[in-house]
Amino acid sequence: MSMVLYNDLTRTKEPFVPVREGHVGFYSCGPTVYDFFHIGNARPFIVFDTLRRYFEYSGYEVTYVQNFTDIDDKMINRANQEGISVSELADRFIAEYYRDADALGVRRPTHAPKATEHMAEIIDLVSTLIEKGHAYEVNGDVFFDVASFPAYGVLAKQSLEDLQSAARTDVNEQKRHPLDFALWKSKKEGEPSWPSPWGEGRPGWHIECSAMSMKYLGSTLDIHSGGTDLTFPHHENEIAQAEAATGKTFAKYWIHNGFLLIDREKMSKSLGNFLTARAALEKFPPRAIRFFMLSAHYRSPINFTEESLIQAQSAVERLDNCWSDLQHAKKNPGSKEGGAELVPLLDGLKNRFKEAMDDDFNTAAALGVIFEGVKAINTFLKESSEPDLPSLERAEQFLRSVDSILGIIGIEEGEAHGDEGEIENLLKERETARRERNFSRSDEIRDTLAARGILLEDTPQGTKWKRRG
RNA sequence: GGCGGCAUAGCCAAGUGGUAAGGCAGAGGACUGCAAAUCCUUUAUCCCCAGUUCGAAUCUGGGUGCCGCCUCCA
Repeated sequence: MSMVLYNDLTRTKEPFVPVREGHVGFYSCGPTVYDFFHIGNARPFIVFDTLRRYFEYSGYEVTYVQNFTDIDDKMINRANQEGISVSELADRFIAEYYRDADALGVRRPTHAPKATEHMAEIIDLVSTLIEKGHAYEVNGDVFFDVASFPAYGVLAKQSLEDLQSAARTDVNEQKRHPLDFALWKSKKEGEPSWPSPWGEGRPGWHIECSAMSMKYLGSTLDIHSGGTDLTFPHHENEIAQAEAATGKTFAKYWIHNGFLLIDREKMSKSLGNFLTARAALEKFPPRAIRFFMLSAHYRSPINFTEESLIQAQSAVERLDNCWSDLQHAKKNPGSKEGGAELVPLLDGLKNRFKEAMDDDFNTAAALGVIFEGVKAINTFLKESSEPDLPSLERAEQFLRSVDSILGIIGIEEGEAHGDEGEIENLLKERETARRERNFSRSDEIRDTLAARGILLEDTPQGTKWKRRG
């Protein structure tokens, strides 16, 4: 069973066959670091990181590259507003990016290149395009000559004529064709600039991704991903630049995530429904946000609402309960082989999990499989009065393994608050009270702990406690 | 105008020809001193119309509604 991915280039699902066996070269368009990233940006970060993890889980070595756009109009404008340099702005929001992305469980990429640190590669690529007759210079600006690249429109699935007729008025008289786009922009007063054969200036937006992705991944990438809105023109232009320069296929698979809406509307500052990931993290647990992002197929639009997130939070709690019940049972395992049915069942579910993930990364279906496993484990825990350690460990392994990809179960949490001893003492006191049927005292202790966010559950194997999410 | 997507229970969401996964919420029951957790039971004429087929949520045609890209944007 191998992976099948929906390729936007062909608009069909295709078997995934990497350029180099056992290896995946994966480039994902990263943030422009002029502000905190918003909850819509968080979707590709989470989703494509998860896809990367799944490739690794499946045995591939993955080189995962996600860039930082640290020079463009937005960067310059914001830096001017703040009265700081563009590089200071970039440093600040790269740090903020990592703070939020780390909190969301997004693993760091293999490489996180910045445009400003790759001027040599960018200038090389532009020079090559000029030499090959695919670009032209006008007064210090360099444009890509769209008409020189017959395949222009492969991703958009539209002809140059169709694209042109739809294009809104473009007033740039310097361009030969309205769809020609800037590879290099000549310096304007007060802007950061770099020397080049065409004078001082800075790169256009699209060129950095082509230059950096090929530097780290070679001239043919396996996968190039980004939000669906990047399909045109950004990715179309990347293909044109890269392929015109190298004559080779730039990326074998183009994948795009669907939009995230807020209350059924596109997020925008003017509508007032703009939500940063930072703000979302203050309101909802990170794993609930991850669960939400993975609960629908990555290509479908999803609607971020308070209710959806509360639902996701409850679902994650069910997962956590299963995990902590398992830990509790492990403290005092029995010897009966209660897992005679559980173990093969989990093996089957593991396979179904893989099948779902292999089928165009169907995380929603995969989650369904996990919950079937959760139910089976819960039933085992309930029905087997003496759950045996091997079965418990097998169940734990199942959860651990799927969670190494999805990152939604509270496996590593609940460590050291320093008050564990005190809690244990209170539990002992409560146990005594209960034995003496002094329920007012036992309930009092439970309430006191609850007020501190510590929840108690009385089980046949003793009282277990946990902290609230 | 061009390109494309979506419409499945109160809510979220899988499912591309053989009579509907999973989650959340609700109802009833079991367990419990009471809770909590857990388990059992329960809740869908798959947007409409027509067609193809022995058989369609799934294919075809036509509607209706919503959304995205074509302009910086994940």
